[in-house]
Amino acid sequence: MGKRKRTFDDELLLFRALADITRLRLLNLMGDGEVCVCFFVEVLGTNQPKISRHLAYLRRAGVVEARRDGKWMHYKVVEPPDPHAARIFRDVRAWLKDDADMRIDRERLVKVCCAPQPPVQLRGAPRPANLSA
Amino acid sequence: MGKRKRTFDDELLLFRALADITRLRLLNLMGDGEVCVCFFVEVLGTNQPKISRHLAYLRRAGVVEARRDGKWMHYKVVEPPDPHAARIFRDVRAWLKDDADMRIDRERLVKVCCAPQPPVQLRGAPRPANLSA
DNA sequence: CTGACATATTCGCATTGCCGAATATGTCCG
DNA sequence: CGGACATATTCGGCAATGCGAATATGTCAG
Repeated sequence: MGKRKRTFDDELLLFRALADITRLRLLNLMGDGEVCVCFFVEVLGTNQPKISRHLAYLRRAGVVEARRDGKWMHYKVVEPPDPHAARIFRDVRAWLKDDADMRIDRERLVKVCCAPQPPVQLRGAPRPANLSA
Repeated sequence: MGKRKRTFDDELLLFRALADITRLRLLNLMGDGEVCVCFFVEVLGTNQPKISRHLAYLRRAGVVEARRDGKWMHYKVVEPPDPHAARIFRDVRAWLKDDADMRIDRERLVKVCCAPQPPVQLRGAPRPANLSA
């Protein structure tokens, strides 16, 4: 028979995915629906490869999914298949929603994409799902 | 004003504490009450400094507490003060309880400490709390 | 096809984390 | 005190992780 702890390996992947502030901030911004990568870059105020690397990490951990839309990529949260993992994941997101710093990030997302004169690099970028209406 | 993300630093500490299989196994064995370090060493089948290091990590993360009893140290789980963290932590422990491999560890703990001829290094060691009756 | 743009991946480096081995601390007993 | 025992900490090596810079991939417009 195989090595022990086979089953829990996937689950460790979840906790490791949550053990980084950048990834938590990304999950937070996706809390209300799909968000385009370019907004992550703008809101977190960091370089694009860093965002992309962390999104790839979250994708490998199975907690987000990507959708292509022309040049743009939209990311959204997906629940892990395991019921225990799903529950924990939902609690984590509720926690993010209550956190003061995370709220600031979400407000910045709204400000950045609804501004009358958005930053040059965001002209024509597709709005986050929850703000498109 | 200070650096951002001050509040969430503590919380990252929790996820990092959960992002290691040895620490999850330790938390699992403490699921039913206080356990003496010597049983951890025996059940996980590893060296003592490794166990001690991971227990220190869990202590720093605020999810376990230690109590001295003569030569022995007993560890038990404690809930994090933050309600969100506490909830997640409880869910994680429920998850451990359902996991097949974790169950094997718990059974091994019972076997090791209730055996008619316990291993030499466990003669006279204080029983885990849930088995002392 | 070519250039412009959005995103992803690779690379080299610094930091961090886990490990076993050795050693230190703390407690009991004689 | 000194030796035995349980546990904790330190140390050096090594693998994993995060980073910025450079580069690759993918898509569209012309």
